[in-house]
Amino acid sequence: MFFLQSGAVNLIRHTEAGQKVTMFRATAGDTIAEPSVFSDHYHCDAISQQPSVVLAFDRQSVLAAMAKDSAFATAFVKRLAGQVQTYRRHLELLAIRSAKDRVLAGLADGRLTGTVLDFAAELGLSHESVYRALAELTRDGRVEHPTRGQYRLKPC
Amino acid sequence: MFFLQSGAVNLIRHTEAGQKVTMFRATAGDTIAEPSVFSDHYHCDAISQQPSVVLAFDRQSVLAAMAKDSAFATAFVKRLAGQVQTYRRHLELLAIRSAKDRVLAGLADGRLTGTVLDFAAELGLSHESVYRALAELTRDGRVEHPTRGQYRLKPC
DNA sequence: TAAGCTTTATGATTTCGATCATAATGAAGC
DNA sequence: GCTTCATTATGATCGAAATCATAAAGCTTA
Repeated sequence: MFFLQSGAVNLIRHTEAGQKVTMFRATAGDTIAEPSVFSDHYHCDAISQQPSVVLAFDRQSVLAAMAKDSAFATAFVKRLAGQVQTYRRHLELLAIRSAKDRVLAGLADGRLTGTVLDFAAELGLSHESVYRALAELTRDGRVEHPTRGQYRLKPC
Repeated sequence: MFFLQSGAVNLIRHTEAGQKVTMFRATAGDTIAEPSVFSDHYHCDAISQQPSVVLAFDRQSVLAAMAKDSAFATAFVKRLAGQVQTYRRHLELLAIRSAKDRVLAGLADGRLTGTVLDFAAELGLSHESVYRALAELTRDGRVEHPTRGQYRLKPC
């Protein structure tokens, strides 16, 4: 298991068709690959988005810390419970049929931080559709587009 | 937080458009609404699929048990870590563009246990598309369709 | 500064899934 | 048994998103 001390790391998987699926976007303070404490294989690739400092912990250490330190265990549970909520929200997002609505919801959730390409991958849409949706939303006046590549939800 | 002693309960949410999104399908032995130990609101509706026996635990009891009993805390972490993996797999599934491939992957993951309607909701597809995909897969000889409403992956 | 790459952006076309419609089957309740 | 309802199933049509194509902008890096 890993602790991201600084920087940003994305966990991604690739579908058989070759598109990438972002599973988790870790920022400073996040833990990475928690399930690996209990299972033997990694299923994701970790891609650092910025220069990052990562601390690695072997399985035994983590299990020992949980056994000894109940505050650590509780904090761990809290962390994972938060992740579960995040995943549920993500599933909810992907259930939105209309590309425009999905992009809007994604923006509202603050998911557009990196490139539009990454944003599109997270939303499960082609980047062309996302560009188009962003253009439409800008035309509708629901999104601000100050400069090329910059999109921001209007604080209506 | 709840413990499902017997039966089956689905956690669902509804999108603005009204479609339902299955967040979690709990079967006997699963816990439900773990994040509620740390947060104040439920976001999902729990729908029992069968007559079920559910034990309710208030937040304090769970927090106390985690603090006192490190084995309990560890088991809890393990449970949640498993859920995280399940959600990741689910996201991966939803990233599959082709309905046919998605249905096939869903079958392979053993997600068709209840009705095809529920299966479709889980896959984020219309049930008509799922019926069609199942019919095609049957025609292709990749799926067995012994009787109406029964579909099984061929053990090729 | 030139070459090569990625990201941003939009236009044209196609395809596939959603939607609408209809009907048969089966289960639950009266 | 009969009625009612949900599920299963398929056909027809439509529309939206994917795909294909192209190009400008920006950023690396040599």
